[in-house]
Amino acid sequence: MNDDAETNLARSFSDDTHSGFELSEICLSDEWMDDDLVSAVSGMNHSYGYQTSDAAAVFFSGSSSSLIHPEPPCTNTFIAATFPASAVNQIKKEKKKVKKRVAFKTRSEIEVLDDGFKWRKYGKKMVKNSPNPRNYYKCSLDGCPVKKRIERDGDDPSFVITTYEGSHNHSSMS
DNA sequence: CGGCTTTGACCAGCGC
DNA sequence: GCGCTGGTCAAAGCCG
Repeated sequence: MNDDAETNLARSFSDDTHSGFELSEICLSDEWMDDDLVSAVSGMNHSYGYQTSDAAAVFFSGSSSSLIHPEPPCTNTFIAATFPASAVNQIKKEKKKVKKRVAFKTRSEIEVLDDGFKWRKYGKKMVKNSPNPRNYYKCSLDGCPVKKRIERDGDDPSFVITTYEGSHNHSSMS
């Protein structure tokens, strides 16, 4: 990512035109990276956008409206320093099972953010170590395999954690 | 009436 | 093998 991109990102985050939520973190692993998912997330955050190059991940600070980690942070060292070991183990297991997955965290009042696609809720589950339920959604277009999970951050309920899985076999619905 | 949400039941994977 | 947990199914009810 070059300086211009960083400047644009910072400027974008300073832009009050985006409504209702702030992007806090995006984590795109190399193995999970998928163009369709990237475009889905881009569409969701169309008011400010972001860039990925060969970077495994890009982390933003929505609250400070600045790019806090300009370098690809998804190294083993970064992950070990950022997440508890149990979470890392879980991530490793998940990576073995599902490769095309994107997780990100937004500060938002609403849980289901408009990303240009239409979703049908198919499940809700209380999960361990979280006071908040996890909601399960499928893309409502027939034959589209994309799913997403949405849950509020247990530590800070003002954040919503959204996980996309799979890739759309169609374009945006809006 | 069709599409959606809700919610309890069921299933599969994993650790012990 | 058993119990726990996360993910999915499907019936019932709600709503526009």
